Amino acid sequence: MNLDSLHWIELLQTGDQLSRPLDKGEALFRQGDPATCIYRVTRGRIRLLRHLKEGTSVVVQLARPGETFAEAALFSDRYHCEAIADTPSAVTVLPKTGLLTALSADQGLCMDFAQGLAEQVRDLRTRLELRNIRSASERILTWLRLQTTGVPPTVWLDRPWTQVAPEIGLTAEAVYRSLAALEQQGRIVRHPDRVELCPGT
Amino acid sequence: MNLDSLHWIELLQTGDQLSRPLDKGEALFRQGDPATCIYRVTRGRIRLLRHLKEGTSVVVQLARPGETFAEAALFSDRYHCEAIADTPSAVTVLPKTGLLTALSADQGLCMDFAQGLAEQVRDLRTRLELRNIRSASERILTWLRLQTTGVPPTVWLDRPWTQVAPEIGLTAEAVYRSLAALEQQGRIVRHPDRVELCPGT
DNA sequence: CGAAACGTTGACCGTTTTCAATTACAGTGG
DNA sequence: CCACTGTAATTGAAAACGGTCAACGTTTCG
Repeated sequence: MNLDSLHWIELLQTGDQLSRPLDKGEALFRQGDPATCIYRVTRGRIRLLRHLKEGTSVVVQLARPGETFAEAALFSDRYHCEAIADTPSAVTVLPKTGLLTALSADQGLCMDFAQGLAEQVRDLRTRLELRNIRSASERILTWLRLQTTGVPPTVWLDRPWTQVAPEIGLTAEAVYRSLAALEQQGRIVRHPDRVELCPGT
Repeated sequence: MNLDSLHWIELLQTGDQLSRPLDKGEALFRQGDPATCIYRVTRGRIRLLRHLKEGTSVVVQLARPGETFAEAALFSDRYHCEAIADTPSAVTVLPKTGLLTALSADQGLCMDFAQGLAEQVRDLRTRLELRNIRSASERILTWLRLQTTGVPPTVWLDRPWTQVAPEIGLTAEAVYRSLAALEQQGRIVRHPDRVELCPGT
């Protein structure tokens, strides 16, 4: 969904960039910490969690290599969510102060930054749409359609279904059952590492 | 949620701004139309719908006075959703071309624009969080908390519950039942035009 | 090799959806 | 001024669906 071959971050002088490795489970920042930096994933996967007052927490973003996160921190004093390394990871650290001056100085960079945000808006709206689909099977099918590449339409799985399930608002069990049903109906074909969508679904 | 007293749009010279009135139900643009403008609501309410392939459609945004929409059109050839006037409305029309040159010329404006997008990202993430709350009552309660203003915490209703219900991913019936239950439990107090939250919920 | 996570399936339960019926209310036109 | 119409609000009953709990085989990784 984020195929920016020329990302705005890459236009910044390398001097401002710091790489930070993260162990699996390590926290990059916690909800409420002073917002000092924004980030880009270079390796692994960063899980952004937002904690609600009731003690529940929500996956707010799953940042994968090439994706940026915590952009909103630029305009905020505190982080509004928590960042945890999902797997051994590494992130590029962009200090707020330097970034703000760089964006002010270069309007082209600022436009690229805005475009990245606009794309995130679209992505989030898509995820929101997905949640409006009540049926577990249809929701998964729609999710698969969105993830599809190539012909035959194929979804390559780079993480277990147990990780996907909460992202699309279902339990792992519901996902397994729906996948089994979809396959039995001949609407999908499952392989260990991928799913193929059958035509006419 | 969008209390920008000094909105970036207002910083544009008035010459670029056109006002367009819309009857109830009138379409501003359709999904797939060439993306030529972005908009700001000045009166009424604009409903942004996204149509899925299956024939279902989803409310993607409910733009109210002061809010902008279709910002992503700036970087896209086509509109990705449909804009329908929910009530008799009026919008400020911002032609893409003029806006792009204005943003390129004024980096401060561009930063404000980016900030607006970052706020939208946060808003969308909040809506996404809400959907992760399974219980209808808790979901509504959390939604109410997010809408709350003043003391005692009060939510002013400017539209019927039948409109709110799909926005938060519930049927109208479920909303009515939950509201009745919440009131019976003494967690909220309902009035014709508003809801008050009781302390300690 | 062993532990932890993943994948899978069954049974049961609770909640929401769905369908249906009724009341209330605002706007419309005769 | 009042039927008439459409929408909102409300409640009931039943059905459907996903969640939860549980058990177990499999895979992965240290």
